[in-house]
Amino acid sequence: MPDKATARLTQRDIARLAKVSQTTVSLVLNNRSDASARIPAETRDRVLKVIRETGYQADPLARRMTKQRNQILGVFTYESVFPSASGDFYHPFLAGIEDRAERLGWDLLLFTSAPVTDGHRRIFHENNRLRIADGCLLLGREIPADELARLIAEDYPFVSVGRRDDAGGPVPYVGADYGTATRTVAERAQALGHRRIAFVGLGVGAESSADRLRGFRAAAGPRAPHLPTLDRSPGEVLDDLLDRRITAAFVEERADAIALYAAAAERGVDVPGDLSVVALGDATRAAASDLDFSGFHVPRRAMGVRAVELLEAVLSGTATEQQLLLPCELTDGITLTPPEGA
Amino acid sequence: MPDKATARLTQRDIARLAKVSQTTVSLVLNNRSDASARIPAETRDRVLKVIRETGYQADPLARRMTKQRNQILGVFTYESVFPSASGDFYHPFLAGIEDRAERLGWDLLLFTSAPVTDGHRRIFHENNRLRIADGCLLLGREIPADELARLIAEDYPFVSVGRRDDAGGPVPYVGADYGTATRTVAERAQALGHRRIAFVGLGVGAESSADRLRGFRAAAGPRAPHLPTLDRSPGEVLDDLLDRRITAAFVEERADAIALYAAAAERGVDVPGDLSVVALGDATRAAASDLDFSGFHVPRRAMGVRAVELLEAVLSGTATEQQLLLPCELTDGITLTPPEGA
DNA sequence: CGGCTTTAGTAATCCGAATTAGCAGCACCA
DNA sequence: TGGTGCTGCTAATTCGGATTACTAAAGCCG
Repeated sequence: MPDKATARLTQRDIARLAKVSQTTVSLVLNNRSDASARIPAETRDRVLKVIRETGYQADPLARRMTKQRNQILGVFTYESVFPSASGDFYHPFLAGIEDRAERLGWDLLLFTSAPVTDGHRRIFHENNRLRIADGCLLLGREIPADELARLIAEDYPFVSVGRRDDAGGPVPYVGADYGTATRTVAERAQALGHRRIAFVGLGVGAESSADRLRGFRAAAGPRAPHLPTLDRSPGEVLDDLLDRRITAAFVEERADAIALYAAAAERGVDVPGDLSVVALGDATRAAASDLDFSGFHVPRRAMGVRAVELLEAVLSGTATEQQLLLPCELTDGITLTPPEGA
Repeated sequence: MPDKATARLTQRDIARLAKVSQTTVSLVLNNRSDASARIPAETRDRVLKVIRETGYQADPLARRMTKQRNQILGVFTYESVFPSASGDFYHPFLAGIEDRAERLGWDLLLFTSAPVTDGHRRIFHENNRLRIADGCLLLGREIPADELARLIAEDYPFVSVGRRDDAGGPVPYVGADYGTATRTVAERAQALGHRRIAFVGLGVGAESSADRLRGFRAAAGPRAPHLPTLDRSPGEVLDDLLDRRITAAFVEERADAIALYAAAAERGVDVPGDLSVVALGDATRAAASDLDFSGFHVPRRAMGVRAVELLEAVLSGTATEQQLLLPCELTDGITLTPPEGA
C-alpha cells in the first residue's frame, strides 16, 4: 500500500499503464488530431480507459506553465477591499469585476499584502507582487500620479477604474462621466428657474472631484460659489448656503447631501421648498437614507465590467481606445423643484 | 526595443543582468544561507539590485510546481463573493479574512474562475486551480460532502468557515456555536415563563441549521414544535404559530424574523406582547430592519480572522486543534418578554 | 526493388522556478 | 607538496504537462 497518501497520478503513470508514451497521453487528453499527431481510435480508447479507471486529472498548474497567461486578474484597492466603515461604495464595482472575471475564467487576486499606511495602500513597496497577476485593476478615490507613472513606464498592463489625469502618459481607464452628468443636472436646475446655485464639496484633489466642479462651472459659470465641506459641520454649511441665499445646492458627496438634509430638517428648513439639494453620485462614506435625491448615480457595476473587458483587450493586444467614460444614471428624485417665487 | 510588449521577466533574465547563474538568483530570492549555498553579501546585493530595478516577481505557478509557499491565500465561496442581492452576510467574514491576510503579508485569491452552476460553485471541475494558493478557506452555507472528502483525501490544506460534519475524516473548521447559543436563549425564554415555544426555519440541510434545531431541542425537548418556512408566507407561519398558541418563536433566519414581525404588525399582533420573536443569527438574505431583536449574532469577523490563523497554523504544521467553535454574541433585545399572564 | 509518402508514435525540449550534486580556487596544515 | 576543507558559485535535474522534431514501419508507385 502507498503509505504516503496517494502520490498524485501523472501522465507518466497513465502512459506506463496504457503502454504508450507521455506524449501520447497528452495528445489524447487534448484531443489533438492534427496532421502531426494522429492517434488511432484503438490507442485513444486504451488511454482513455486507463484515465477513466484511475480518475486521473491533469494538474492545472503544470498545464498553465506552458501557457503564457496565468488567468489571474489583480485587483488593487487603495483602501481595504472589505471595509467595515465606508459602507458599500466599492461593492458594486467588485460585483461587476467578479461577474466578468468569472465569465472569462479568471481568478481574482486581491493585493492585501500591500501594507496600508495612513489609510492608503501603496503599489510599489518592498515586495510588490503585482507581476503575479497577468494584469491589474486599480480602485480608489485617489491614486498617486507617481505610482501610475511607474506602472506606465514599466509597461505593466493595468486599467484604472475611474478617470485619471495623464501621468507621464495616458492612463488606461474606465471612468464615469461626472462632468457631463453634473453639468446636465445643473442646467436642469437652471431651466427650473434656479439662479443662485452652489457647489458643495471638495472640488479638488481627486479627478472625480475636479470633474464635477468643472461640470458645474460649465453650467453655472466660472464664478459660481463653491462651498467647502472640509472641517465644517452640516449646520455650518447650511448656514453658509442660506446666508448666500442659494436656492439649489449641488453636493459632491451623497453622504454630505444626506447630512445637509438632516441639518435642514432639524432647523425647519424645507427641502426642496426652501432649498433644493442635488446629490452628485453615491455615498463613499456610510450614510443610510431612503430619500430619493435628485441627481445621479455612478454606474459602478458597469464600470467594473467594462474595466475587466478593457484589461482583457489590453492583454490580448486588441485594445483600440484605452480611455472610456460611461454616462451616469440621472435620477429625477424629489429634492429638486423650482425655487420659491419662480 | 522589445516590440512584443513585456515578455514576463524570468530568473534567467535576472541572472544574465546580474552576471550570475539562475541558481544564484533563486538562492538569493529564497534567502538561503545553508552550508551548501553561501552567497556573499556583495553578490547578493548585486542580484537584489537588479531585481529591484526590474521589478521582477517569481511566477507563482512555477513556484508552486516545486512546492513552496506563495503567500497566497485562496478563498472559495460557494456563492458569488460580491453578491448584489444577498445583502452583506459574507462581508464581515471577508473583512476579517482580509485583515488577517494583510497582517500576514498574504494576498487573497478569489476563485472566481470556478463556474457557478445552479447558484453554486464547485471546487472540482475541469480546470480547478486550487493549488495556486498555499491553502484555501471555504465559505458557504452548504458545502457538498464529496468535495470536502476529496480535499481531505488529496491532503489539500484548507479550513472551512463554519462547522462541517465529518466527510471521510474530520473537517478543519472555525465555526459559530449555534447549538449552545440557541439552547441558551431558549432556556432564557423558559426562565421567563414561556412554555409553548417553537422553532421556525429549515432545521435541516446545512450544519448551521441542524445545530440550531439541536440546541433548541436540547432546551425545549425532543417534541417541541418545528415549523417550516419553506414555501410558506410569513402570514401563514404566523397563523400556524397563533393556532398552536405559541408564545415564543425561535427563528433560524433573521430575515424571516423580520418578515414575521412585519406580518404580525400588519395583523395587529403585538410583538413581544402577544408573541416573542427570537432571531437565531444574522440575515443571509437582504432584509433591512433597525429592530433590536432578542437572540444572538454570529461572530463573523472573528470567524474570518480565526480561520486565517488556523490555516496558517495548518500550513506551518503547528496546528493542534483543527476544529474551533466560537461563541455567538447574545443580544437581549426587545422582542423577548415574559408571556402574557406569566 | 528503390524512392516517396503517410501513419503512428516517441524522444527531446520547454515553461519557470527550486534543489541537488559537484567543481574550481584558495587557505591552511603537516 | 600534497591533502583537507572551506568558499562561491554553477550545471544538471526535477516538478507535470504541452509541443516540436524526428523516426520506424507500412503503403504506394513505376
